[in-house]
Amino acid sequence: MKLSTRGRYGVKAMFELALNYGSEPLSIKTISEKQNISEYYLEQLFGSLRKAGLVKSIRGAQGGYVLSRPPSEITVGDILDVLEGPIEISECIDDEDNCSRIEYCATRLLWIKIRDSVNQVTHSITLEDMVNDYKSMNIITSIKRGE
Amino acid sequence: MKLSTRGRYGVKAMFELALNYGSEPLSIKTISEKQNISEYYLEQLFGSLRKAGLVKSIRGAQGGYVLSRPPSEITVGDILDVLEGPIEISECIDDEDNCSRIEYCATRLLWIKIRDSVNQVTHSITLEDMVNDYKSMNIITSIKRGE
DNA sequence: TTCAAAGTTGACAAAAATAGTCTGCTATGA
DNA sequence: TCATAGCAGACTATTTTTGTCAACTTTGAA
Ligand code: FES
Ligand code: FES
Repeated sequence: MKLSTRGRYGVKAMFELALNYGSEPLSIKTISEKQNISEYYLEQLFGSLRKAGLVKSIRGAQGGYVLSRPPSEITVGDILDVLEGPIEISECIDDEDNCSRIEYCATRLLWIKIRDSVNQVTHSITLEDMVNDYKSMNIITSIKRGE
Repeated sequence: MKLSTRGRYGVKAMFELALNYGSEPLSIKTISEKQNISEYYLEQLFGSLRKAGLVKSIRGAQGGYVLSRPPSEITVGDILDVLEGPIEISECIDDEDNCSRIEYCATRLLWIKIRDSVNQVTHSITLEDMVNDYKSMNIITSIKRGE
C-alpha cells in the first residue's frame, strides 16, 4: 500500500501555496521549480484541484494559483481525496462474487476500519498545521546550530 | 490509495485457514473455490506467506496449508506486510531531490503519521478477531430472520 | 492595442506495477 | 506406485502511473 506521486506531489504543491498564503499567486512554473516536479505534470494535478474547488487560478501575466480557502480550512485528506480518489479497498458492487453478500463478508469490516483510520488522520491535519510544524522545525534547527 | 489484490486475496485466504484452524489442511484448490480466486495466483501468494513463516505446507495427498500459529497470534498487518510490502510512502533516499533534506521536509512527518495509523489498525486486528466478528454476524443475521 | 505570460484542455506515450497463466518439477501419503 | 498437492519460476496481458507535448484561451501590463 502506497501513495502515488499524484498525492505526494499534490500535497507538496499545496503546502507551497499555504506557505505563500496572503501574498501574490504562485505560478505552476515557480512551484515546479521549488518542489522539483514536472511543470506539465503539475498542470494536470492543478486541473483536478481547481475543479474540486481547492485552489483558484488567476490568469494573465503575473497570474498563478492561490488557495481558495485559508490553510486552516484545507485538510490533507481533502487533497488526497481529490488526487488519489477516495480509498477504495474493494468493489462491493459485483453481485456475482461471494464478496457481494455484505452481511456475510468477513473482510469488509476490516477494510472499513483501515479506511476510516486513514481518513481520520488525513482529515484532521490541515495545511496550517503543516506550515506550523515546518516553521517550528526550522526554529529548532536554528537553535541547534547555535544561531 | 488502495490495497492490491495480493493483500485482499491473501487476507481472505488466511481467513479461510483461520476458520478451519485445528482441522485438516486446506488445499489451494479448496481455498480458490471458496473465495473464487485463481488457483495459480493463490499459489504465488502462498509461496510468499510460507517463506514468511505465516503458514506451513503439508505435501502429498490430502495435503494443503495450515496456519503456523494460532489465529490469535497472526495479525492482518503481518499478512499485509508480506504481500503488499511495508508501507513506503516516499523514497527518502535519493540525495538529489530536495526531499532528501529530512530536517526540512514538510511532508515527511505527515507520511509517517499516516503509515503509523494504518500499521496500528492492521497490527491490532488478529485473524481470531475476524473469525469472532464473522461468527457474531451470522448469529445476528439468524436472529433477525427469526430463527 | 498588442504582446507575452500564464492557465486550459486533451491527446499521446513510456514505464512500471499488477494480475494472472502456464509448464514442468518434487514430495509424499494412501 | 500413483494420484494429489505443493514448489518454482518464466511468461504474458492488462492496467495504472507518470509523465510529455502541442494547440488554444485568457488577461494584465507596457
Ligand atoms: S463486500 Fe466488499 S469487501 Fe466484502
Ligand atoms: S524526506 Fe522523505 S518525504 Fe520528505
